[in-house]
Amino acid sequence: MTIRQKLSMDPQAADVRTNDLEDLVGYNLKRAYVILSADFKRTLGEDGFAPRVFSALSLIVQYPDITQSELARMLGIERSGLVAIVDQLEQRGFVQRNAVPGDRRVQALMATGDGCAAYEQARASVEAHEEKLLSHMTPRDVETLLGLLRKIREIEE
Amino acid sequence: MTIRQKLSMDPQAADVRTNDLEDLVGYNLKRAYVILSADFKRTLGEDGFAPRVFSALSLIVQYPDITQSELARMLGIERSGLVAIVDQLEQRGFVQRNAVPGDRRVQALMATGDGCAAYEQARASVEAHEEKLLSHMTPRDVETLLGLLRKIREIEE
DNA sequence: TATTGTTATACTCTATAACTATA
DNA sequence: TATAGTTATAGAGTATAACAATA
Repeated sequence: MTIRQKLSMDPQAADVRTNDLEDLVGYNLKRAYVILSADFKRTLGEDGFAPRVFSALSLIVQYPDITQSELARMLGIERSGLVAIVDQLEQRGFVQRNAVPGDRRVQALMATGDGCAAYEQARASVEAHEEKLLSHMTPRDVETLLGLLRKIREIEE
Repeated sequence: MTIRQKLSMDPQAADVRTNDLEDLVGYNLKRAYVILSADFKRTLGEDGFAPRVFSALSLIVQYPDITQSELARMLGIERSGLVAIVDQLEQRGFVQRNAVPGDRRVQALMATGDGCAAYEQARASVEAHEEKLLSHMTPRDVETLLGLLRKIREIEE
């Protein structure tokens, strides 16, 4: 039976939720992430931050003098991928690369006043939009979801 | 205070879980998805299926004679992106594009015997690996997680 | 020898716009 | 006019490998 035949017989029968993929955690994670990701892009707009740039700035603000290697490890990405991100933040005047007296290989990252202000504004905006997007779920649902997602991350620690 | 100062004082204080990002659903979805995605790639190996190719084959097997437009809609991607996916499945002899008598614009997609067999094997493998990966969570936790992830998708329906 | 930051490079995923043939 | 499939193209995002400077 084709999906169109199913649909013409009984709309419920072809519900997206009845297929194999819907039982896979990976598939459902991807679909949910796509929705949150699109909302993030709408939220921060054209000249805002890409998700990973926002994440990097967030950690630089919260952990002053963090190095790029530490930052890459915390974000779960490669060191090489961080260069362009920090370049962008530096060009916009949000982050500085500072020399470290003890070790001339590393450069300590520090958010500027502008960087901190931009971050706080972006964070508030993202949180508000996320809350609005998920307003059909209870705060308890969202907390449960966050707990379960963090539990998945225990795997690679 | 720098993260290294924090670490030298009190390892708990710099726990990854204590920063702003950990409260964002989008960030946690991304991190969890990266873990599941890497597991998927390990599972299906070099000459296996990419996630989206697997997903497409899954729906073609389950909904014989589905069209590419229907498939794209179900997968939440653009029609244009599906061409290469179906090309690949067709070249490997897993899927056929068949003409439809009533409408010469559309091509009905049908899985071959090889395609069905390859899909069943891949599905069993993915499910087994996913179960193993998430073995530190209870079946109830996983069910709860799936329910909450599907709830997020209600947004765009 | 190992590590930090960096560059070059390539590959995957995806969207947009335009085209064609059909309806 | 609208739709199905297709092509071309471009832009994210990311990983790998190699390199120079430094430890």
